[in-house]
Amino acid sequence: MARQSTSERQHQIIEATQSLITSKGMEFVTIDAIAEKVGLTEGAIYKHFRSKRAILTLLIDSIEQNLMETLVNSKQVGDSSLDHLGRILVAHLNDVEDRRAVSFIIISEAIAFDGIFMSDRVSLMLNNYLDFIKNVVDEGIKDGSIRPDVDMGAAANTFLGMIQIVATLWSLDAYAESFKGLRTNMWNIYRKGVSS
Amino acid sequence: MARQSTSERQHQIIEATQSLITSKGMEFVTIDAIAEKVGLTEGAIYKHFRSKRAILTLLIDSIEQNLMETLVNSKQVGDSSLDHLGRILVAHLNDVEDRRAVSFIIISEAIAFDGIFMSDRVSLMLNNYLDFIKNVVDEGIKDGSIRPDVDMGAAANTFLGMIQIVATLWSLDAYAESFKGLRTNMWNIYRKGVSS
DNA sequence: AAGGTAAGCAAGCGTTTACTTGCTTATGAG
DNA sequence: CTCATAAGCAAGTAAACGCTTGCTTACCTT
Repeated sequence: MARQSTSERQHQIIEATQSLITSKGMEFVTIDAIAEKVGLTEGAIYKHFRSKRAILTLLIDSIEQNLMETLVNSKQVGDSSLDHLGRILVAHLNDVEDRRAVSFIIISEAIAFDGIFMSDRVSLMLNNYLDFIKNVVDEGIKDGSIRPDVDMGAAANTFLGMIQIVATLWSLDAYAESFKGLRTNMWNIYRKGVSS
Repeated sequence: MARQSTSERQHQIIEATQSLITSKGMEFVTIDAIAEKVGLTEGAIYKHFRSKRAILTLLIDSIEQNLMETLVNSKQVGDSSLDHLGRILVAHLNDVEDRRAVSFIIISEAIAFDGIFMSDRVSLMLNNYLDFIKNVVDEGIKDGSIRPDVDMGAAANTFLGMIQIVATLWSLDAYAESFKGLRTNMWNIYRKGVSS
């Protein structure tokens, strides 16, 4: 109804897109569905984005930005690097559980597999994430909280793997509840696996 | 060209489908593409399957069967349960590396997230897998190779997570090589995490 | 108040996709 | 050999989807 500026509409559009992916799945993400969710017609979407691909690209940018903020903000004073890893895990699994975001990793995969050929972009984002974790692990080795023989790449992969599998199973409704215990228990295994 | 029986054609069709998923991605899996790969026309496919869904259902059945065979066959005499886990991990990561199958988990996700249905079936398969691993962990606790305070569910999840993340990154071409070291190093972390 | 800019709509275009239909022809059992 | 069965093809259908076009109308600047 009311006219709104492109920057506002862009924001609404990527929010609607994210919501559609997490609630219905990638196959329901059509321009028409997005438009309906925002309260516009199909054609109007193209006043604000050149293409569907452009929408997904901006969505990934937005997800990556939130992700990196989560990573940086989760560090608390007095934390060892190992503690930091634990907080990151909790933060991500909370996101999954809150269903607020169904996790960056599900959306990433959905987009990567969808066919609009965004896999390079998604791959870049995951590697940025892994680099960050590798860095934390490296610092953990230096501050003595992580064993020096732990391989940084392997530690980062295993860490992301824990998040991914929980997000995947969650999104498949494989879980109903029994989630809090799992979070603690997975962290116990990982901590034992890398701590000195 | 030559006429063939439905049971043979069904086999060819699911092989072609699997090949298309792993080589091109789910968006290229159309009845037409499958037909071309088998050497038939679109209409002929429907002499052997009622619907596309029926093809994907049989494909998942076939994947699950292979998967469970891998799980059972990887156990060797004299292995502790922890050793068994290590062999399963190697077997799966070899599958990924060989590019022969791009791993069951990638295909599962592709199918589950692609479209109209199937997530229940994929969810069932992953839960069967997790139950198997839980069982091995349970035996490991009994035979003393795994710490008794390890949570079976968490151990199984973490295990599958390692496979999933490697398969995902591989399928996104995030890796070029540096694979063998990763396998060993991830296993070292996991083993340390759960062994007594 | 005037006028240009850009947000919005309704309709449609071209393509793709899963699936159907009507017919032909190869094959194997009796 | 006969003939019913079923494998196969060519063509078509209806729906969905990304995107475009032609026009209208709301808003901001001056």
